[in-house]
Amino acid sequence: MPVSAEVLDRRRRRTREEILDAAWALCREQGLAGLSLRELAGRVGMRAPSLYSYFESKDAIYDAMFAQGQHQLAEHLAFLPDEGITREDFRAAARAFFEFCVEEPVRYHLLFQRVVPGFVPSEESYALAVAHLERLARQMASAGVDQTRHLDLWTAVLTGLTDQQISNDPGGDRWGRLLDEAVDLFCDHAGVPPTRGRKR
Amino acid sequence: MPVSAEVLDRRRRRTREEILDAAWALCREQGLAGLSLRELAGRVGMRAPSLYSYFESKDAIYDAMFAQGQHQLAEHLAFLPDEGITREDFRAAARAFFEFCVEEPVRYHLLFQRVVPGFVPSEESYALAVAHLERLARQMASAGVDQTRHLDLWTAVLTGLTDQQISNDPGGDRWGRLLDEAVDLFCDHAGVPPTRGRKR
DNA sequence: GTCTATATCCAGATAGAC
DNA sequence: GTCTATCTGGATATAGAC
Repeated sequence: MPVSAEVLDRRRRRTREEILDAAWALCREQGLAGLSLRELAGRVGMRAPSLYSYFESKDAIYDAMFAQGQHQLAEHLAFLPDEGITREDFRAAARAFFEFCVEEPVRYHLLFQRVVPGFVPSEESYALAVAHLERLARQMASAGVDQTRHLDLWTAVLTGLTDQQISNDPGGDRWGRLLDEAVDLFCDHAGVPPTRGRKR
Repeated sequence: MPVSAEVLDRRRRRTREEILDAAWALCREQGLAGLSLRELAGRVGMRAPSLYSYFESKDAIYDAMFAQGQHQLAEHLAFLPDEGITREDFRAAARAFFEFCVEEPVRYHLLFQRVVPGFVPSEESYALAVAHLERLARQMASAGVDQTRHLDLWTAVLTGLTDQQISNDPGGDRWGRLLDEAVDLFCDHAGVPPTRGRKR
């Protein structure tokens, strides 16, 4: 009976998600490296070995979290147009990325820093990150910014502001308030024209 | 006899340094979190408990390494003048910092990222980091760059380039070659005049 | 100071009954 | 799928003999 099989799959998927939610919560409290299978199992009313029915290893859990985070990032940036990017779009993109990271520092560490001891994302998960970078390159090219140099400068400035904010002023706005200034600086340099009729 | 006491102190200090050297080597191979006291002791011809004659805990070892790194950074940047900083000095400072970090990524992670599980530098060690930032602020002020905004932008851009280099192109030059460009951009923005008669 | 022996605690992962 | 029981291996740290 295919129907019952589907129901089982759904249950299974829901349990997986429940486990991942608990994993995020645990990491939020104890840091990324503080994820313990025993503790995680306890949070979802299981014993540790039962987790292996849903994930084949601890790294597989990290990998699923990594993939989740990448999908969330894609959603968070989905509102941006694929072509015809303006300076306003650059500002919005910067702020969206920044807020996405600051909102959940643990996710930032998992996605963009190498902070988990031996964890390396699977090829499948890593491809999501690559896709995001490729989209960014296409968007920038559509605004006339087509040099690797400029793309690299962009990522460096953005992650620099983000990292300083998270590391040295968590919960504050010391680097966040520099975003527009930095974006304008970059746009002037890269030749993205100011938005017409907009004062700032 | 004070002389023999001094000799003993010297031996002790030398052994401490030997242990720290081995700790750096170990971290270089296995990552910062991969520092194991058993393994460390083995490298210096001891058993693990003997280390406790030299350091009162594992965190004390991290702390000593942290302090070493901060002193090395100070030395590495000592050549910069304290006042009358020019644009050339900004370039040199950026390159010196960048090279210092790239040269030993593990040191970078210990000093500037929060990557060791529960480690927090002691007040004494942390004061070294604060002193470095204060010196930077004074140097910048002497060049007319006296706003926190600009100082923060500087640290963000520098750490951003550095972090991207270490994380995404280790051993390469993809972000390193953007240093001068970024420094000029910053200097133009912050009002540091171009060096007279120097073309670029 | 250095050692052996040990305490204490934790981890991820597997075997096999139910 | 879930459990108990266990394997295997690691960790930091301490006690106490020498």
